[in-house]
This record gives sequence, C-alpha cells and structure tokens, in this order.
Amino acid sequence: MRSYGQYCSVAKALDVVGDRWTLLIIRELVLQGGCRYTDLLHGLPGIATNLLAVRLRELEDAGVVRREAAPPPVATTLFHLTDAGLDLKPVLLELGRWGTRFMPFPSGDESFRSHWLEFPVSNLLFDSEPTGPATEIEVRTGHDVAPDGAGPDGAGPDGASPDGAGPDGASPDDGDADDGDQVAVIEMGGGEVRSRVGPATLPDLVITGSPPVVLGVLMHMLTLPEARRRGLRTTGNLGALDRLQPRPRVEAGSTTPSS
Amino acid sequence: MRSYGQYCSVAKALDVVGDRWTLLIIRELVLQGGCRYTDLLHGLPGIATNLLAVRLRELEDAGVVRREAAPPPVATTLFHLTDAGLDLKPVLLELGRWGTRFMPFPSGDESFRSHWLEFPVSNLLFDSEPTGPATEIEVRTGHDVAPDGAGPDGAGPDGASPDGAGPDGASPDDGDADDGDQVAVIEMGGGEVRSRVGPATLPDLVITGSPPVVLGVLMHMLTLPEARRRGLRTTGNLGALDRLQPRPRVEAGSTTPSS
DNA sequence: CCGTATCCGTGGAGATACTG
DNA sequence: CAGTATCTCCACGGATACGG
Repeated sequence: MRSYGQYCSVAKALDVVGDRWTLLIIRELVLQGGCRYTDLLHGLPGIATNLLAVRLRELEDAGVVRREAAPPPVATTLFHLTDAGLDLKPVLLELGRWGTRFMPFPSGDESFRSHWLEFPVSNLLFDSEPTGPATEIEVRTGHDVAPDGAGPDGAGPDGASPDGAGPDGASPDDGDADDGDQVAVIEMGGGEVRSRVGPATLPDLVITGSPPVVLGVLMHMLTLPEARRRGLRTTGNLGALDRLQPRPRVEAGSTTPSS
Repeated sequence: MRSYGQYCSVAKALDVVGDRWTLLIIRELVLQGGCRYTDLLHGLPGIATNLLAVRLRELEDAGVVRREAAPPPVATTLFHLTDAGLDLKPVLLELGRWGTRFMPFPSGDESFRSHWLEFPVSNLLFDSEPTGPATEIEVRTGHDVAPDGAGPDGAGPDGASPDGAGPDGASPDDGDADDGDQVAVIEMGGGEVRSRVGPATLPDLVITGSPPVVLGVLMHMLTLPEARRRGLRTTGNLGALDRLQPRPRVEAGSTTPSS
C-alpha cells in the first residue's frame, strides 16, 4: 500500500493493514488459526487468488503473518499470525462491534461462513445464567444470504414452528452443487459463550434459517415470531435463546482509568 | 467502495470505513470535532481534494458524518461526526495502539500535526502521581519528520543546550517557509492526562525536538540521554516526564468477563 | 490438488486546474 | 472557502494458465 506519509500511529497501522482484504485475511487467521492457502480462499469469498498471494507476502514482510512448512502428514504450508498479528484482534473486535449495526440490512447477495459467528457470539453475547447447565445450540444456515431472507429449508416440516407462513419454498439454489448447508454450535457453560464449526453432539436446540434471521434471533434484534415469519425453524428448548443476552459495552481506554 | 459481499460484521464495517483515507478523516473529526473543509485538508496531508469531497459525501450517505451549515459569524459548513461516527473511536484507539509499534521507525519523510499527539497521550499514558499538582508540558515540534531525526530548531550539534531559548517567547526560528513550528500542551491533573494544541500558559517543562524524538521520550521508548543525542532540548522540570507512564493494556471484551 | 504467476479490462486514486 | 472537473495511471478484480 502506498504509505500515507503521516507520523501518526493510526496512519502507520493503516499503512500495514489498511489495504483492501488485509484485515479480512487477518480475521480468517484469528478465527481459524493456522490456515492453508485454500482455507483462506474459502473463508474469503470474493477475493482473487492473486490478491491473496500478494497480501500474504506483504503481511509476511510486515511481520504480521508467518509461513510455516507443515509436518509430513499434511505436507503443505500453513499460514499463521505472529504475535504482532494476534495483537490485531482488538481492532477486529471493535470493527465487528461497530459493523453489527449493519447486519439487520443484508444486501441480499452476500456470502456467509459459519465460523464468522464466533465474533458476534463471543464478543457481543454473554450467558445470563452462568451457573446453568452446559447447553448447546446447533445453528444451520446456508452459504449465502438469500435475497428474500428464506433459510435453507431442506429440513423436515416438523419443528416447533407452526408451518405455513414461514419459508416460502423457493430458495434460489436449494439443490446446492457444493457441500450443502453449514452447521455450527454455540456452547454455553461455565460462564462462557463460544462457537465452533460442526454439528452438535446433543443439541438442546437447533435453529435453522438464513444467516440474517439466525443472527437476528441470537442477538435479540429480532423477535421470535418475526424471525419465524422470515423463515426461522426451531427444534428443541427455546429457553436456551433467552439465556443468551447482548453484552453491554465495556468502556476501556478512552477515558480516565478508575483511579 | 466495492462491497465485500460477506455477511460478516467486520466486512460490513469495512464496506463503510475500509476505503483509503476514510478512517483518517474520521480520526480528524474525532480529534478536532467540527471541522471546516480546509481544516480537514490541513489535517490530512497528502489527500487529494477530490477524494476528500467524495469521502465526505460517502460518509454522509452512510450516516457517519453530518454536514452542518454554520451560523452567520463563520458562514461556512462544518463537518461533524454523527453518533454512529463517534462510535468508531474505539476502533481508532485500537488501531493507534497497534500502530504505535511502528513509531520508533519513521520513514524520514512524514508529516506531523501536533493534535495527533492526543491519541497516544490520552490512550497510552497515565499519570503515575494522580494526586500531584497540575502540571503542563509544552511540546514543540516541526511540521515534518526530518530524515536524520533532528529537531525543528536547525539542530545545533550540541545536546542539552543551556541556551536562553526559554519557555516564554523566542520562537526557535528555523528558516521554515511555512507558518513555523507546532506547539501543543500535555496537561496532567486530577488523575487525567490530556493534550491540546497551543502554547502553555505556565509550562513546568518545555521539550523541543523532532516528532519521533519527542514521542519517544513521552512514551519512554527513548532514554533522555539518547533523546538528547537525537536533538531533544528541554527547559524546566524533568520530573514531569517521570510522572507520565505507559499504561498497561486494559483487557476488555475479547475474553471471558471476570464474572 | 495446492500455491503462484500472468494477462487484461475496469475503476479508483492522485495531481492539478478551475469555478461558485 | 468549498468544492467540482478532468486527466493519467496504477491497483484491483477476474479468469486462466503454470509449477509442484
């Protein structure tokens, strides 16, 4: 990136990570840890492969990314964040917090990867019942945000929702050519809220819908009836949703430290 | 900016503020409050005027910036941040904190504006003697970072010149073509550390030097003798410097709340 | 199959001149 | 003072071809 030529720490930071795609590459490495080149491509839908290669080299030169020759079994190179790279996590968290305000308004033609849930879940939610039993919510979404907000309904017509009004059938490419819907799990227990990719072993609740609807419900930006109207389907104990609550902003750094 | 097309809050945020210059424009508005167009141009050395106009319009459309017709006395338009824009301050603080690691290595051809001091000073320092008397440090720097790190005074080869250039008065008078050196004040008192642009009324200490040297001393990244070797000049009570201490990182948000 | 390099069309970035 | 207009050129995005 062309340097801003300003002796200011914000400008200096942007000289390194202000380029297009750069912070999203770092997002992937923060969320996923060591990544193969192809993992990054998959987690960054829309990026051109040459750009990814160029950015990785630039970040390596800047000391943000480390390239590691993988051990024999995998025999491929893995990309890791250096300590300096990991220090960017607070930047991503603040950006994500700020960007959440735009989530209720998807453009209708956006990609989604279930591991992106980790940011809003662990950064913006907390367990309002920290001493309660360990609980799992399985989340099923499609790979893309459907224009009309319909979720990936391949699920059976059962579920807690009164059928009818909800998912008006025509999800654009239901017969996906790719590997089908994405599954992630939100785990509550011990006062923590985490998320991970993959199916739950014994989910207390399964929610299925388009990414905006699912996220809207999780973040309490959408009421359940409203979400159902937009295609949400649920199976299991809805109390798990109430346990998740939006976390109030923790002020830190900008003002006076408390003595 | 071309949207990333990803349903992720970080990507959404970058859709709005990820463009080149955008976050620096917001930096100016955070630091200076309401700005005239020309104030912004001056605080953003290197930006093209058309880009500034375009960005301001985009930010206005995004609801980050508000354009206000000024009252009769000034009769000009002022640019303000909206509440959504002010919410970006934590992002800037984290970026600035991360970028601080690059400050010891100026490229040697960079612009400097004294109001940029506010970020490192209020975000990264604290008053180790909060009950002490109110104290002012006057900071004098040039507009640019000299390649060799010499101060704005034309750099007499000696170090700690006991010469008569006192706090009150004689502008260092380098042969600068522009409006002379910049003066800012760092104020300690009541447990707070702040900075503002302009001369001090009764400074306890005056430090003069190039921006990297001055910042190096303030942040304790440079020892005093080392700083003097690089052109720092001081007049007054050096104890004021010891009162300023780097603030340890306040963890917030990324991990479990401390219950 | 994974990672990189090359080619090309488009659009944004940057410098400058100009206007209400 | 507050922008707009115009021009050039590089960077980006996209496709595709190449090397391990």
